[in-house]
Amino acid sequence: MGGRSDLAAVYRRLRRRFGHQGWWPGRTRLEIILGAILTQSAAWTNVERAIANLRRAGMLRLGRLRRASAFRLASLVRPSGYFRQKAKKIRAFLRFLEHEFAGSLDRMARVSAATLRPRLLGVFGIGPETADSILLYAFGRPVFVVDAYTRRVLARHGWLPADAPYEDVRAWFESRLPRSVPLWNDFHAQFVRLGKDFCAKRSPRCAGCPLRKLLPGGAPRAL
DNA sequence: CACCAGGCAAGTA
DNA sequence: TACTTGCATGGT
Repeated sequence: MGGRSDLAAVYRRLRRRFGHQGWWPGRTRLEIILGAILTQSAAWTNVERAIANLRRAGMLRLGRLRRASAFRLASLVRPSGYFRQKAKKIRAFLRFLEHEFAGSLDRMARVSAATLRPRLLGVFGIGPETADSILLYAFGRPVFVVDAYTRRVLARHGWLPADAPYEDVRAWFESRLPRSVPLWNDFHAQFVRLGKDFCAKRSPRCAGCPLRKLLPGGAPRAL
């Protein structure tokens, strides 16, 4: 079970149903990185409010962002929740960028994913999903992003246990798919779309799920 | 009212 | 190492 072609079929099914998702929903690398931090355990609509605040304040530029106080930053990102923590996380990333890459995202972009990933994980507030979102969506590196929706969909269909370690799930995808950045980009986005539309925690609308009878586990099971 | 949303760090034993 | 708890807003 779970040969290389199975996952490709899953992607084709989602892609046909939902269309290309056009991720990341943000333009510049900085905006993507900030979004990756702000979306931690938060509804994306709230992240949009926080980013709109930052944009209105001219804070989507590194020069302005660096000068902002922790209090100012926290007040702007407030709608995304955990706002004091997230302000601290953004500042930690900015310090990292300053000290390791002379404050230049272009310079950071030149480093290989293999060396950049562990360094990102060393930054306060950046865990595996945030690091991988930055690598894939801000820097176009071949890294498969695993999030809560991904795990829930897989668990509901009996493909992987819900508590499988992050790295195991990531390796599971990466070893079963062709190494393609555009594919991994849109595949993750499709999982989020599927999760929002059909795999909610409270009321999973499994009836219309595009993956029903496609995954080896058959019909979705309860968690 | 309770529960949830594109996690992560810090505390405890 | 393996659990548990704190962080916090806005929508359902």
